[in-house]
Amino acid sequence: MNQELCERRIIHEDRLEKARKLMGEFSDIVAMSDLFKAIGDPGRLQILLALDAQEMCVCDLAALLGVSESAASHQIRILRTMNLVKNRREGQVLYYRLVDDHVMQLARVARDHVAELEQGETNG
Amino acid sequence: MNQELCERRIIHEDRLEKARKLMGEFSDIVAMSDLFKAIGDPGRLQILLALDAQEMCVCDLAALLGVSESAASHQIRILRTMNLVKNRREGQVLYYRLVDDHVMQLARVARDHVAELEQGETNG
DNA sequence: TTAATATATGAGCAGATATTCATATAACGG
DNA sequence: CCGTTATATGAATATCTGCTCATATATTAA
Repeated sequence: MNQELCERRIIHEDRLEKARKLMGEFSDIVAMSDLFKAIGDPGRLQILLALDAQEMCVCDLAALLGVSESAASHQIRILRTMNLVKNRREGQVLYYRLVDDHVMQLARVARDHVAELEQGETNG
Repeated sequence: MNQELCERRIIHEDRLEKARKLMGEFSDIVAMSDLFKAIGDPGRLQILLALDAQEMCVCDLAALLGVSESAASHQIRILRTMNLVKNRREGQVLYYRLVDDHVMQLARVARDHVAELEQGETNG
């Protein structure tokens, strides 16, 4: 409790201003971080990657992840809530697919980042 | 539509195979989801966006987020561990900056995704 | 050396999250 | 109608995360 907000220590007021201005270009930061949080789970990411270029049902995805169908369904619900996947019913089966290509774009950038780090580690 | 041998229900064995093959292109899924998880927090994302095109110190970032410097430092440590930011010491002050452009690439895709969703909501 | 500044870090706790279990819903077959 | 299949969902629980607080480290100044 040393410092209140009003007597906060600020070294570079100009950089704070610039940061706030930069922030303006990304108005909904919470929505963006929610998107990343949704992808920030190995199981959910695996589901999304599996749905690249094909539809899959819940039981297939559960088998792929090696978890219960209930657990898979809970995870898929989060992806659905975040508008990352949508489904299509065919009889008793719900087929899930990606809403758009954004997830795969994100995945490719993440893959490159990880690959460069591993590259750097083996070299350095 | 083939039922599978060992207890588990699998409707589309061919799609599972295809998914496993797709997965091969993204070998380190855990590392990728860890990256997304690191960005999947409003505070950490805000820090990263603030560091686009400028260096900032911990106390500035704490002021920007409106949190304690300890809290900011903890968050920055996660970003450092994930190789998203690095620092440069100048006297007593540590200046943080982005390691590369990947984070901003991710942010731009996420911004587009969020914007398209909001667009769809106002239209539909 | 002592004091002050800037930041890092460990412990402990409150809140968030993921899984399991049980139950609910929706479609189909008899 | 009833039973089965495929999936959804709420509650309970175990785990994880982020914060605060206290303390440690590193640099500079006196």
